Amino acid sequence: MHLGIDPLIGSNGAQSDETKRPRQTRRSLPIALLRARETVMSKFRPMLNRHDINEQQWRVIRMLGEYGEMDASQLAEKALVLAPSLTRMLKSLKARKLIKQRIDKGDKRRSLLSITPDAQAMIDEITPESAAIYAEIEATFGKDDIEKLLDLLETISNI
Amino acid sequence: MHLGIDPLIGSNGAQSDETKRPRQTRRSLPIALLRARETVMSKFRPMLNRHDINEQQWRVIRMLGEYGEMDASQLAEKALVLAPSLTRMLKSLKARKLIKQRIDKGDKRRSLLSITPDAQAMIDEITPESAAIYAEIEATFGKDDIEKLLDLLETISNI
DNA sequence: CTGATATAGTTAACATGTTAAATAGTATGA
DNA sequence: TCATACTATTTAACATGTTAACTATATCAG
Repeated sequence: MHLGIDPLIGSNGAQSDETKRPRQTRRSLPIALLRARETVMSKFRPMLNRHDINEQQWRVIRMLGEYGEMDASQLAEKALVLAPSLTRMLKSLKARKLIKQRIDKGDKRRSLLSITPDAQAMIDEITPESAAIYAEIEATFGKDDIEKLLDLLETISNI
Repeated sequence: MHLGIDPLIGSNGAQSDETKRPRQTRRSLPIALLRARETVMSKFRPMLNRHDINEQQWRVIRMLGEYGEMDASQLAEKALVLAPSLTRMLKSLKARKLIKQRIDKGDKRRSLLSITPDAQAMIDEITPESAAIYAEIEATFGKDDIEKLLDLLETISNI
């Protein structure tokens, strides 16, 4: 892979000062999380693409499907997209008649968002395909390890 | 949080068919990975921003620092950025004199990339700050759980 | 009531993510 | 050796990520 001789690789001896060298990327939590996410998403992405939807749009629609109508701030937080991204996404999702938007009577700053029947139909189509992919991952990785992993991820997300 | 009554939430009863409803987002692996990543990165991002660098640039520089000179494809794979993103990033990183690029003599399609002394100096500055943040996370989350998490993430990344 | 302050959402500007296509160099086999 | 296929990188086009600034509405102290 690489030809340069790197003293960090393969050296298991004690380090003079752990804080002076970058943590090896193999044991870096942010990188490990990103890599795992990439591996997992690569299983789902082609399926979502066939439904003309991307990962972020799917999260937005799912959250509205699961929790029902909510305002933009709540939706952004739940779907893990930033508010400016959500603003842009809503334009195309409304144009595609997947999401409805209405102003909150009591607080005119807020807009309340919900899915359309079309989006519900899309959820109904995607759900079994997604479940099949998930089952495949569980079969390879082991259901117990997935549960353990989910528990650890949930814990660290609440730090 | 949400006012709508959702039959999925709080219902622990058996489901008629697991594949017909979307997996609850709380137990969705892609979402859990993303959420955990966001939580962890929110600890590091402000520090990186103070050094006028973003997450992706830091990954690129770190990888070159850890593994030494390599070509663009290898770098993109290791740093988890797509090739087109790397192409764009190289423009600014070269302009900032953080990265050097030279053509591979034996294969003129390839470009070989390496860090400059300036980038090494930046690594030396960031490393202890990053280690401090990491130590804080370990103190909160527990070193053992982090190791367990890293092991599981590494396993699932090799599926 | 009113001016200061806070909040929800949008816009702007620039960066990366994603896919497809283009470019240029390399390998291969008749 | 030459047409062909393959590989590395770049470009293009559109989407989201990120931070800061802006607009409109709401809240609250005096």
